[in-house]
Amino acid sequence: MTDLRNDEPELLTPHEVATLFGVDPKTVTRWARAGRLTAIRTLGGHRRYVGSEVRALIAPRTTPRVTARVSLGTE
Amino acid sequence: MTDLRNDEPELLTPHEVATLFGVDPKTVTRWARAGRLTAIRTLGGHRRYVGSEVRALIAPRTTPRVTARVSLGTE
DNA sequence: CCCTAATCGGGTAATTAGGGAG
DNA sequence: GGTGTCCTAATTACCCGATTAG
Repeated sequence: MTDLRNDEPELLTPHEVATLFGVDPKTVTRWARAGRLTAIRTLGGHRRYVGSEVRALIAPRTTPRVTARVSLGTE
Repeated sequence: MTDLRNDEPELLTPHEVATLFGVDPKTVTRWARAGRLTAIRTLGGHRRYVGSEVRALIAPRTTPRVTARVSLGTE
């Protein structure tokens, strides 16, 4: 990681993406077919997905479990 | 693959969570809508719930006294 | 070269989301 | 106020055999 010029994106296998989303690898393939995911094809026809793209789509919807009430709010 | 870093949360389907709680999947959906459960959305709109979160809420561990009434109703 | 696991395809059942009424 | 059931449309999961990845 000491390489500042790393143009190579982190590529994930369908199985990896499926695990991240909690779905079946086939479903990930369906998303790629629908154009919802950027897919890179290997010479054999298998798909590889960009890690940054996938992680951004997972939507960090972490519940705002009331950490600290921001004051000065009209509550 | 000595993968010691297993950050991937175990994601459960609505049916799984409903079975664990003994309620209907619809009710689980309502909980997610109310923000009482952390939900990850698939690209198709389906929800996946974090296993650790769910298991923590079920709390098979006899909590010290006070069955903990998880209030947090401080809205 | 052979091997195991994963991913291609397509097709069909099961599940889920959403709203509405009891 | 919260929950279970009914409906339709959309999405997802599992089945097969063949090919690719490593």
